[in-house]
Formats: sequence, structure tokens, C-alpha cells
Amino acid sequence: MSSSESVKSLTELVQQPCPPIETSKDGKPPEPSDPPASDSQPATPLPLSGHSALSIQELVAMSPELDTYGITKRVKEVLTDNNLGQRLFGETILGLTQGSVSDLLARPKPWHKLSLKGREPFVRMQLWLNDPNNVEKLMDMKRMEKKAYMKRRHSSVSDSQPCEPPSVGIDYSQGASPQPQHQLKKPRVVLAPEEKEALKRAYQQKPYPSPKTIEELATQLNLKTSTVINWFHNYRSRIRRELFIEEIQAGSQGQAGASDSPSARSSRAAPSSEGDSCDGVEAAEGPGAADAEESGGPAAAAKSQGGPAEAAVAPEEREEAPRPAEKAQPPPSGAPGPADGPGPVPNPAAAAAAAAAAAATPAGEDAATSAAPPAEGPCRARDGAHRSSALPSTSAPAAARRPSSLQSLFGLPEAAGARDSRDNPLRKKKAANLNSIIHRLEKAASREEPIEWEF
DNA sequence: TAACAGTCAATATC
DNA sequence: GATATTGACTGTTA
Repeated sequence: MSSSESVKSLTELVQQPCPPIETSKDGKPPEPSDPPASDSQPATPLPLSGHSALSIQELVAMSPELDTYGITKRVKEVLTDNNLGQRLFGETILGLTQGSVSDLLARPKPWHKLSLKGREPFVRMQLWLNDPNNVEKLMDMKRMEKKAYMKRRHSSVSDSQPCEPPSVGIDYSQGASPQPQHQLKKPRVVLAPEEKEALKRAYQQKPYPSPKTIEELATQLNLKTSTVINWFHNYRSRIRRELFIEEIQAGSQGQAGASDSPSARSSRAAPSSEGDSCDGVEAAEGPGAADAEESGGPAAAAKSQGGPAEAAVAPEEREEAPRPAEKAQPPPSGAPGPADGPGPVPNPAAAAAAAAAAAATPAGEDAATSAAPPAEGPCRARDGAHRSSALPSTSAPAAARRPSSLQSLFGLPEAAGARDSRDNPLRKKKAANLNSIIHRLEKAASREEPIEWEF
């Protein structure tokens, strides 16, 4: 299918009022009237069902760069203005649970940091925003749900079926297997504040602790190693997301102020530098950073904490994770350095745990580490570069090729693409390079004569 | 294979 | 009751 064709059908799709969001109460997403053409992906609830053969995945792939922050902002507005809940929205429109929706709305990742799958909810949101009847439909859903609930409640009261779980409306329990035993469920681990504190301290010293360190931490805190591992994974990724938000917010503020305040600068640079500052040198180190603790851990931290964010750092996080910003602005009298800092003093075990983490650090990597952060940012850029280059075809180039049509399709006057190219000279350069490559390819194709490539 | 992205779902908080 | 937080899990990636 030619791109113009698909765009056309997409446009129609988006413009036509969404088919009734048949959120079947059984929790199963409404099956598209015609099965998604040969799409291996499992069907997900999609208010677009019933449209052409285009699956959400295709839409995502064709989508221009979306302003995830702006989208979530608008969605939040619409939801609150109309008193619509996240649960309803999530289950009906996105096919996600309430918690995921909350998280997504509160901390959207920038488009270029998202995998195809991660982009999906944003495309859905955008489409939903574009649907003139979006609120109405959701309201209807709400009413229906309420009705069903009342009905059920009424009947269960009269029938006195005691064991009926009060799950409202949707039972989207996977499969219909009669819950064998809720006893089988593992109780949720809840970390005590001191444990968290200890882990944070350990993180400050070594964002990528070695198995040995993890083991020690787990022992000292009396946790399972898997818990400690999970905690580090979660913490790293959540801190990273916090940073994105900070950057975005700083960016939007900075824009107002126009000039070159550090924050404005950094935020402007951020998205682009994600890709660029790493080009070359840093990139070479790449993933090795994962082991970086062995070779000077902080680098690893920087990798994920991200350099470019410099000025845009959450105050809270600022004291928690080592990051470049601190380098630029050395804390007065070593303040933030958690390890040495006057922060809350964890309980002995926790303190010991943190100490253990520190101790496990190879030579010279002491608490100062956190005060002398790491190797900077480029790394985060690495990540960004990485991903953005992994998926560019879906964003920049695609948009470049048919910007207007796709953007109008998604109704995106403010699509981030424009901002990006404006912000990022390097990206421009790359785009230019790409264009030139394409141009030469085209030429080659038409001429069929050998060409000397130099990229 | 480790790190990660994305998500669920239990729990906490408002 | 709605929303936010967070430990755990699954699948993907390099």
C-alpha cells in the first residue's frame, strides 16, 4: 500500500467517529470487525475497531512524532473536565489498567524514547483526542458500567450469592479459570522506609551494583536478591522517567523565557543531545556501561541518569542520584553526597547495607562518587541516540517525507517533530544526510549507474 | 545474559 | 472511590 493511500485511509479512520467502543463487559477488547490483517500481535482493545485493515501497530509505525507530554496533558484535562476516571479510560481506550494509565499520564516518556509498543498508548490517546465523540462515548460507557453494576448488585443481593467477587463490571481476568486459590498469590513485598533509604544510598554509590553487592545488600536488609535486583531496575528506570519530565517541564518554561537560561538551554538540548552527544566517543563505550561499576561505576550512572538534563533536575532526585548536574554545580560543602550527607540516618541495618555497597566498590570509589558524579551525560544520550536511531524511520524520516498528511492525520499542529528539528542541529544534519542518501538512491535507481557512496 | 521497556496489580494516599 | 506508588513479572534488545 502506498503511503498516500494508507494516510488517506488513516485520515478517514481518524475522522470518522469511532465505532462504538464496544467494551465488552467481559473485559475482552472488542474484536475488530475484520481481524487485523495478518497481524501477529494480539488484538488489543481499540476504539478503532471496525475500521480498515490497519492495525494499531501500523498506525503506530506510521505515526509522526507525537508530543507525548502534550497528549497526556490534554487527556488529563479532558478526563478531569468530564469527570471520567482513569480506570474507565484505560480499560476502554487504551487497554491498560488504572495504575498504568496513571503512570503514563503522570510521566510520559518522550516519543523518541519509546519503543513501538510504548508508543501505542499515545497513538490511541491521540486518536481518542481527535475523536469528536470521545467524551460522549466514554460517558456512555460509564453509564453502562454503572447500570451493569447496579444490576449485578441487585441480582446478587436477591440471589444472595455470597462468593461473587464484587468486581465491578469487567472481569478481565485472563482466561476464565476459576481462580484456584488466592492463597497461591505471593504477598506483596513492601519495603520499609529504612530499607528504601538504604537501597537509595546504595544506588547513589553504585547504580549498577555487582551481583556480589546485591547479595550483600539483600543479606543485610534481609531481602531476597531478586527484590534488590528488581528494586534497582525499577529505580533506575523511574528516575530516568522523572528526568524526562523535568526536562520537558523545564523546556516549556524555558521557551517562555526565550533566551539562554541554563535550563532553557539544557532542555532544548536534551532531546537532541540524546542522540548526539553520544555520537562518537561515548557511544563507543556503550553498553559496557552496564558493567561500568567495575570500571568506575559512575559512568554507568551517568548513562542512565543522563547528562544533558543538566539544569533540569528534580529537586528530589537531585540529592538522590548521581548526575551531571552536580558536577556543573558542585554542591556546597559536599552537601548532597548522600553517603556523607546529613540526610536521614537509616537504621543500622540499612546503614550497614549502604556501607556494604560502598565497601564492595572497588578501589577509590567511595562516597565521593556521588559527589563527583560520573561521567556524565553522554551516556544517557547513548541510550537516546540508540533508540532514536533505531526507530527513526517511524518518526523523523517518515514525518519528513509526508509531514503534512500524517500530521494532519493525527491532528498534530504541535507535533514534536518540528520542535525537534528546530532544536537539534545534529538531527537536522542527519536528516539532511539521509535526504541526500535517498536522493542519490533515487537517482541511482533511475539511472542505474554505479554510484560512489560516501555518507 | 543483564538491562531494559512496558505492564500488572496490590497497596497507599488523597 | 479515584488516583498514585511500587514490587514483580514478561518479553525484547544488545
